[in-house]
Amino acid sequence: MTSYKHKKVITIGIVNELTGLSVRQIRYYEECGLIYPDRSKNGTRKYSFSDIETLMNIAEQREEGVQTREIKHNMLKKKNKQKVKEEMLRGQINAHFHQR
Amino acid sequence: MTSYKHKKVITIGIVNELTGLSVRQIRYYEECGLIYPDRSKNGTRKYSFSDIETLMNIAEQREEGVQTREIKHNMLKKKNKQKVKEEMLRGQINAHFHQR
DNA sequence: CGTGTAAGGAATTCTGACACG
DNA sequence: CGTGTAAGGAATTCTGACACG
Repeated sequence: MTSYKHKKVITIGIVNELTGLSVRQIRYYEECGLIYPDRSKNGTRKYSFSDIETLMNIAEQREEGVQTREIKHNMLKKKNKQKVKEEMLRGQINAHFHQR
Repeated sequence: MTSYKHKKVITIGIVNELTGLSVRQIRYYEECGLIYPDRSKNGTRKYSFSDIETLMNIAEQREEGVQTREIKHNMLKKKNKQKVKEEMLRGQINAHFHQR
């Protein structure tokens, strides 16, 4: 779960190779709050596979002309939907254990 | 399967942080044929999470005084066992489909 | 707003080699 | 055999800024 997919171990050069996005773009999307890489001791950015997927998602939307501001909005909305889903599931489970 | 765990995307500096092995040691174990990192266009080594697990395994054995030569032997033996297992399984499946 | 680029500096990585043992 | 280290060079990464639009 918290394993490979979310471990921040990939440098920005590799992310560039993997996503095709320029280093400049990758840094800019961070500035916009779309991704949050970790940092090495020396300050080098480190990304996860999950970050890479997010970036490819961003790239698609950018190609359609969606602004970073909008993309961020979409991402938050998606996250909230996920949260609601989880709460409903929790409710279901609760109901199950308390049924009689 | 061929996804995150085996994708070669991690630079040697990060591998050093993750395993505690010195850069020199990591390169040396490659020289001995214990690991096979990819290379970027510029020649930089790239490792996978799988490689990192292998390296931690190597580190343990080295602490016990096992020589790299031996470690390689152990790794090949293990690989063969795995192969035999897979062949047996294939045999079982065959038998199943051809039973009457 | 989103991205390119030149600038200057710091840290990384690479290879082949010598050292010790 | 296994690992440290100094050597010299090439490529990466970082930040803040100017440019265009």
